[in-house]
Amino acid sequence: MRYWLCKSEPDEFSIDDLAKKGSSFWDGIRNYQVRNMIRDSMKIGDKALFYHSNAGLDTGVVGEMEVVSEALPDPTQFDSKSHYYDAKSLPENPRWLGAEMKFTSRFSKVVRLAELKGESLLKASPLIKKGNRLSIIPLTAVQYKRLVHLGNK
DNA sequence: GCCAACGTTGGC
DNA sequence: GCCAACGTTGGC
Repeated sequence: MRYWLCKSEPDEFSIDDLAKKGSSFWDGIRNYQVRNMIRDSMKIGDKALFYHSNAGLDTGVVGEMEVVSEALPDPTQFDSKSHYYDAKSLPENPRWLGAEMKFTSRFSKVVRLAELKGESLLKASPLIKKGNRLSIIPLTAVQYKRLVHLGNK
């Protein structure tokens, strides 16, 4: 089983939105590196952390979810009204993928970015690297468990 | 709202 | 295949 961290701006889609819906298709991935990771490595049953980006002081990890589908074509790429529309992507050869994610739990507290930066386990992770472009970041089991621990302390 | 960092695009 | 211009991400 693999472990992931998925970023979303809470103004767009927050962990409360996910909790309300129960599960949701994780769309809007428009980075080839991320697409390749979810296509090649993400599997049903994998665990993922929900990260609120661009959230001021509350930027950080807020809860857990689970991957409940294979990587599937992201419908927003074919929707001309969508912010994520991609005119160059054809239905017979979809360029962008996403996956269905199921709510697991909300942390009792936000594990803030400032705290993440102080974690020696994350020293090498792109998560805390300036200028990193990945909206989905692979984590080790040890990193994942540490963050869950911090969030429920 | 600003801006640094970086990926993508397209002209050549 | 290079690289400048542009757009986006995301922290602050």
